[in-house]
Amino acid sequence: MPLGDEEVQVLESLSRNPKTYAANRDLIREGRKPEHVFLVMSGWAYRYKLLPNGNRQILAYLIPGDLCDVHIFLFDEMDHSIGLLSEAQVAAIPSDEMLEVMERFPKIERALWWSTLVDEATLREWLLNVGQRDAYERLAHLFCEMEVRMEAVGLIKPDGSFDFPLTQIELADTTGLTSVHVNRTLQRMRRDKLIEFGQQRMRILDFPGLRGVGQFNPNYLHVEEKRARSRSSGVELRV
Amino acid sequence: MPLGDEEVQVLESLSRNPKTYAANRDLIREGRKPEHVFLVMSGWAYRYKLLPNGNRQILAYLIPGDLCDVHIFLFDEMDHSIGLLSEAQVAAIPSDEMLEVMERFPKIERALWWSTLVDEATLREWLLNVGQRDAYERLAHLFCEMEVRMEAVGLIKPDGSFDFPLTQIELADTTGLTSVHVNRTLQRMRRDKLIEFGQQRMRILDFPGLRGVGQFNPNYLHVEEKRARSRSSGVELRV
DNA sequence: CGCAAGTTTGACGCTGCTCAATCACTGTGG
DNA sequence: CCACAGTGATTGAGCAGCGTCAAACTTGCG
Repeated sequence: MPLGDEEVQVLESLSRNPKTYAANRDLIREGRKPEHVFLVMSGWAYRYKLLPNGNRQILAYLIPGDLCDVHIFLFDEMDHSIGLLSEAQVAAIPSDEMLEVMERFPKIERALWWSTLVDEATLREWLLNVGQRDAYERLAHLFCEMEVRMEAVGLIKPDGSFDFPLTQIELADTTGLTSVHVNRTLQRMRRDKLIEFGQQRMRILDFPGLRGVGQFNPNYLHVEEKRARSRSSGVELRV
Repeated sequence: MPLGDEEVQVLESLSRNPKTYAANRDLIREGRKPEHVFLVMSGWAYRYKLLPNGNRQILAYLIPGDLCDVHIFLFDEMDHSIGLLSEAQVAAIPSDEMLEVMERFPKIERALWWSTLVDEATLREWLLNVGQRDAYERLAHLFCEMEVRMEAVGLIKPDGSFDFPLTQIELADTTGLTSVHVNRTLQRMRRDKLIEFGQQRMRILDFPGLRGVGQFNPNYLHVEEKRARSRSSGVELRV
């Protein structure tokens, strides 16, 4: 969204002291009181919930530029956890500092709410994905989404591949399948020449094909609108 | 959330002219530009998405007191539709009027954001539900949630039953099952003396039992927190 | 070199889907 | 007042997508 110089400076100062966290660490757990807003500067994080029987549902992926829980401090406790998939640089911004900035800079506040609404829209799309599509379609849809999001933050390599540090277990817990079935489905997708995937990298070989399989329509990410708005000012907050 | 007299008045004036809509009508469709915020005053509405093959995923239920899309006017177009399950009284508040109120009454704005965050938390729980639980558990969880929400707005009848205008088809489209399987699962649930359900009414006969089956933990609805906060002022906005 | 984590494979079975028919309820018009 | 239609609930038979279990294989790494 369009932001002025001053706002950009404020944002940069907030993210001035990122810390490096090891992979597989949790940033915050369900039931705890949220006291920081986390900004992912590099690496991948993910939201998840655990069931008593140990089942895990992954609820969202957070890639560089994404903020975790901008407003969650309105709540007394987290209703889900956030973990790291890879080593990551993360800036932890104290809630009160965040609140102050939001009060002083309405444009920033609005940009942050925008990102919350996009998160919500993405959750709706994921629910549709898991509820109504079969295994092959679910994975196709997920890969299309991640492609578009990585593209939006400029993280696609020249060869068209991008970092994708998920195991097949994480793919399974994202799509509501088992890792065994994910494995077989991936094999089919490779046979069909839609993707190359392995060693923490993903390369989509046939985006139109994959998009068709996953019935992927990026409208829910609302990225074109955002683009259109920021073209007018030239400055963009990537959230 | 705690609100002053003035705020309560403003809210009442916003909802002064509700219109009555027929069942099965859509309030707004995917792709259209949102121009109103809808406040459901009586009856049930639901958010949904359609797939090209006709599959429908229901994403949320809106019961009396719920607001649709408080902030959705930040987006250029709807990424989902909202329909009505029953005849309903709905107040349509123009977006600009809503914006104005939010600017003049920060407490109202905050209360509205609260409700958006609860919507998002509920979506996360639904994704967990559909992704990780079996048919019996999914339905149990859904029924527990609706019980708690109806209770929170005082819509449980003295006999413990509440309005529940869903067909088995809607239950199927909510839980990612088929109506045939929902039917058989409901029969088991009735045999197990957990619920009575029919004629648009639901009565939970054994809440502890149902809660156990559905592994239902209402933390994601964040209702206790809200309660605790409003006790201090005595006035509550039900969103 | 050897462990740990992740991937792959096979055999088998169950949950939940498909198709299709029948039944029950409600509102309608003659 | 009743036949009729439409919508939703119920039932049955057959089947397939995906899960379970378990073992083997591959890769990264200390």
